[in-house]
Formats: sequence, structure tokens, C-alpha cells
Amino acid sequence: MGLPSIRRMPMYYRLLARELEAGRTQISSAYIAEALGMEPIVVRKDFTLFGIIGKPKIGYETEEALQVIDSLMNSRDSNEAFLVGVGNLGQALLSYRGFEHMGLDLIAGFDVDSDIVGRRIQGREIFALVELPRLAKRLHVKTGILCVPEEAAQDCADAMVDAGIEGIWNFAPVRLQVPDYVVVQNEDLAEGLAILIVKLNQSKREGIQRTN
Amino acid sequence: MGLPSIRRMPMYYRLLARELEAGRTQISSAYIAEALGMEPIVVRKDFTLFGIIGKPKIGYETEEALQVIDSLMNSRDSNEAFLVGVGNLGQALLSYRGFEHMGLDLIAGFDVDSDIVGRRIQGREIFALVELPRLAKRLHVKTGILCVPEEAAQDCADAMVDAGIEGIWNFAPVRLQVPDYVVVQNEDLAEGLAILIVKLNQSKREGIQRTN
DNA sequence: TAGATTGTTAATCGATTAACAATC
DNA sequence: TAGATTGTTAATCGATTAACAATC
Repeated sequence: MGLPSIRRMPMYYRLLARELEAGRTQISSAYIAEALGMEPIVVRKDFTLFGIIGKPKIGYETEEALQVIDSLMNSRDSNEAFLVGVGNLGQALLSYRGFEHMGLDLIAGFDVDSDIVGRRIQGREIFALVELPRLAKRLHVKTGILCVPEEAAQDCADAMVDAGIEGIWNFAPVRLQVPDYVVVQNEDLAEGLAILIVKLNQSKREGIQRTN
Repeated sequence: MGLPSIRRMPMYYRLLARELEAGRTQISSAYIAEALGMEPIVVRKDFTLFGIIGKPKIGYETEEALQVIDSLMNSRDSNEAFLVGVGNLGQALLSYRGFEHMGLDLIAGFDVDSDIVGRRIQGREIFALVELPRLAKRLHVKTGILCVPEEAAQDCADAMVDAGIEGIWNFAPVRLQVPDYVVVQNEDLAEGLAILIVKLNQSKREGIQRTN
């Protein structure tokens, strides 16, 4: 399955959940596409890829579609994760609700700052970073979110790998060196910003041409 | 210029800045590719696209390459932006340093919560949302970052557009309805999470097959 | 039955990768 | 000059889009 299709999963998930809630038990690719600002053919291709089967003339069963997408994002044994680096971004992610129904359960935070260690954020306790190996092993947590400053990122990643973490969602602008079996997903907020800026520049240039 | 190339700009920018700092005045596509975990041909194609010209046998002038990429991301008159919705994520973005050298200067925050209005975050004052039109017009701010809850997103976007905002970086999982001339860049943190989870599932399946 | 919608097969498009001539 | 690296042109690959038969 291609990455673009995977990226669209959360969007489909949210829409299907909302429509099911609203009582729409069946839903067509045209309706989905209209609501999400895309083309119906993309929805049909994605759904075929996901293994969601519709009926000609009727469309897809909303609940079935929702469950299939949910199962694709929740099929691991455990969705529990640790968050390492409870700065501004880390706190934001700990507080963010949008991940709960998405196969991720943030059960604790870790930091080196003694001011924040021992506090609770959204009910999740913040532990000292040195506790990570012990707790990761005891709780069998395999996923970690890395939100530490650039300079600390590689060291933290090493500690996470030593502790048995096998999947790292990395928000530091650093290429982490990890063993082959560890999955790293890099998140770079600057990417989206770069696109906005370049689009704005283009739109401004076109605007100037238009007025001339 | 394609979106994938634009997305890679911040990554190039950070590396070039670091290497220049370290005294490397000339740099080859092979070196860049190695440092960023990519192929040299991709670097050369991107640089050609950006208008960065190298010399056979020597490579690229680090400073020139940096300036070209910088100019692509900074070429608008003003890079000043407002942040609307000073919750956890909003505060994290206000505090984040990685945007400063990237064509974005967050000059103020806006919120409806009277507990936070009047406070300062990283030196930026937080104003009441009702002040947005007045201040946007007076300061000629054209860019806004939207970090409010889903339910409030469309209303806030409307207010921003009325206030003269022409570019919106949208963190709410909502398709905003805006006039054609307004540029919207949607940011969905759940996308990256979906990819991590699907990769982990695949890796786990392969692992099981390997052990059998 | 007639009309609408899915899902498949083919065509198009854009990005990545490969090959290699140009050149410092 | 010889070797290394760029940049161009062509080939490959994957994703999107189009066309349309199947079918409820």
C-alpha cells in the first residue's frame, strides 16, 4: 500500500466516524469526495486498497468502512507509547485528543528537567529519563515519541532503543541512527511551512501579473 | 517546482547552515546526500530546480546554496504572522525556534480564553480574538496559524479572512471554506502517526514470518 | 428495466532513478 | 592530462486520472 493512501486514512476515519454518528449508515465515494474536497475515483481506489468493498448503486457501509480503517491502524498488540521530552511540543502532544482513537495511547512522559518530573499532564505522570529502560521493559512499551531538542535527540533515541523501543515518532530535525529493526517516522513541521510560504509567493506573483 | 522538492528545502537549509558554520565553504551532492540519508541525484535535481549552480569536480558553494534556498522561503515582503488559538499546540508553536530562520515571524497570539489573554509567551502578547481584525489591518499581517479546536476552526478562519489574512496554516482537522485568493496549508499530525503505525504493523508481520 | 455506482483496466502524469556527456 | 563531479537527457516507477464494463 502506498504512502499517499496511508496518509489519507485519518481523514477518512474522522469523516466516517462523524457520518456514522449522524446516522448515515451507507455512503458513496461521491459523498466522501465532496466532503473531503477530493475526487471520487481516489476514494474508490483507496478503499479497494484498504479492502473495503462497496455495492454498485448503493455505496459503502459506513460502519464496515470505519472498522476496516480502524483495524489497519490498530492491529498491533499494544498501542501504548511513551513520550520523551516534555517541553512545549511534548506537552501539546500529551494533551492532544486526536490520537486516542488512532491507535496510540500515551501512557507516560519522560524528561530530564527536575521541575517537570513528578508532575502530571492530562493524567499522565512525568518520570525522570533514567527511569525509561526500567518502565519500558516492565510495561512492554514498544513505541516512543521523541520531542527533545536537536542536541539531545540521538542520545535519547539510543536510550529508547536500549530500552526495547521499536518504533520512534521523531519530531527533532535530526536523522536518527538506529538499528534496522527500529522503525522511525520523521516529522518536520517546517515542511508544511515551506509549502505555505512558497504557495504564498506564487500567489503573490500571479496577483501582480493579474493587476498589470 | 514540485511539492516533494519544496518539502526538502528546510532539511537542506538546516544542513547547509550547519556546514557553513563548521567552515565547509564548498559541498558536493554526495556529501549532502550522505548526511541526509538520500541519493546524490536527488540533491542535484533539486538544486537545479532551485536554481543553485554547482561546478563539476568541486560541488556547490555552501553560502550561495544557503542564500538561494533562504530567498525562496523569504521572498515575500513580510513574514509576520499571527497565531490564533493559544492552547497547548499553539503555545508549542509560539515557543518553537525552528521557524524563525524560515520565513516566519510570529508577532502575536489570539485566543478567546480570558485566562490567557494578556499573558506573554516567548515575549509575544496574547490578545483577545476580537482584536484580530483591528491589529491585522494596522500591522498589515497577511499570514495566520490556526490552532483552535475543530468546532471553532471555520469561524476563526472566516474572521481571519475578513481581517485580511491571505495565508492560513491550518492545524485543525477541518476542510476550511475560504475565498480562492486565500492559500491554505493543512497540517494533520495524525498522518505521520498513521504511517508509523502501518510501518510497525508491516515490520511486525515480517518479523513473525522471519521467526517461523 | 433503467439508472447509478462500484471496481477494473488502461492512459496519463509527475517524480525518481539511471546513464553519460560536459567540464572544472 | 586524468579523475571527479555536475547537469542533462532518457528510462523507470508509482500515483493519479479516465474510461467503461459489471452489477445492484
